[in-house]
Amino acid sequence: MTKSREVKVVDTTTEEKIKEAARAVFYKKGYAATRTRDIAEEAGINLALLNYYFRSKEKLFDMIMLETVTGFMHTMATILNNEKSTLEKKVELVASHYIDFISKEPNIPIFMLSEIRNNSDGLLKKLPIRQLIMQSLFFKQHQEAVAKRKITEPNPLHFLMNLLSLVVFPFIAQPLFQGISGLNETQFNKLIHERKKLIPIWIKAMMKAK
Amino acid sequence: MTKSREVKVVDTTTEEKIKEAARAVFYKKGYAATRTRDIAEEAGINLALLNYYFRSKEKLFDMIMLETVTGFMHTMATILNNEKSTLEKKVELVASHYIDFISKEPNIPIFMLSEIRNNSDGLLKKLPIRQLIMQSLFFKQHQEAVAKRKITEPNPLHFLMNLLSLVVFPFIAQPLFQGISGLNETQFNKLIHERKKLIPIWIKAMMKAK
DNA sequence: GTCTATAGGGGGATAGAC
DNA sequence: GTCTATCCCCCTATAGAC
Repeated sequence: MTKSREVKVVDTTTEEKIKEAARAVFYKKGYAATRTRDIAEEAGINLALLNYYFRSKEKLFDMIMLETVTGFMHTMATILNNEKSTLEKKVELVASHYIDFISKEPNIPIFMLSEIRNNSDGLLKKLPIRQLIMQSLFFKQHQEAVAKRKITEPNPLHFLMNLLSLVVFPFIAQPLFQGISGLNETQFNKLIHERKKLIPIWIKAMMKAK
Repeated sequence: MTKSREVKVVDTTTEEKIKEAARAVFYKKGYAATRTRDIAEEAGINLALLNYYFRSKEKLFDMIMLETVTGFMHTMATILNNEKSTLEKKVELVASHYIDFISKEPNIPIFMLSEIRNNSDGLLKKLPIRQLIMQSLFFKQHQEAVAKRKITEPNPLHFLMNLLSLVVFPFIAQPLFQGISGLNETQFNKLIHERKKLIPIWIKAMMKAK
């Protein structure tokens, strides 16, 4: 490995610094409440450089939004289409992966979902989300399980909604649940990590209910 | 009933008109993206009147935010403390009530949860949320059910999180799920209303799982 | 109470030196 | 590529007439 490659890992370019700063600020505050000055400060650069590299706040935002949603859906599709895992294993993988992922970036879900709401015509319809998910192996395995009477709920969308609800919502409503319970952040995090094991058990029971 | 009371029901005062307009716009766009001009236009009044009645955008927002959160928690506490209903019935009531409620105001959940996130020190700690919920009959009934081995999950917070996740999250992620499924709004609404019956069944099964 | 007109400030974007 | 200085629009809030 050359020196220059080593350096490249540590020292990021100015463009990358701005993008990472923008990501952090946008995730936390959302588009409207973010000022380009906040991003510049976070990146440790001057405001003018932001426009030099990205032309406008909106273009910078669109780029980050696209990367975020694409990344999220790509990972999802990869898990749901894994040829080597059963339906149950996929549930486990989704719970485990996303709980770890969102723990590191707790603002991503509410960021994505708020911004998609202002924007839904623009972004979502450009991505091949529907095919990726609806024709996934996950859905086929669900249909098989229904045919074999191993699952009672015939609608795969309920299945997926339930899984994502149980995984994602506790993060979104974290301040509320901490307020209700009086748990501090560490304790609440522990509770959420318990769910990596619990959610697969719950999902299994739910889907056999009648 | 006098004429004046009849009129009062139909013709709202200017103050109320502004507040309702503000509620609609804030729910839809959030605090930062809302302009006082939008509110004035929505209310059909002049911009200056907003400040005449409410002093500032922030004060108007705080009032609406407080009413919204208070209303939400008050209803929740009322259901969870109902002396005449069993634990199972309370699950049914929560699902049924909130699915109807959020169907009429679909932006409330993401509005509340986003704005609470920017604000958590301010608002939540002023309300007696913790006592209302943690000491509710709902939680006592849960503990009894655990003691009688009718429920395997001993943590009532998981119980409540799961219930609210299944009820609320599909609304929050509605654009995403419509994008995935290709359902139109009417079809998606039908799907959500199915959940009034399904969620109690699912919750029952989940909580007996092991 | 309700309006028009405007003050005042903040924020996105650019010009131009280095 | 990076900075300082500045433009200019838009938004909140208020002054003052009616």
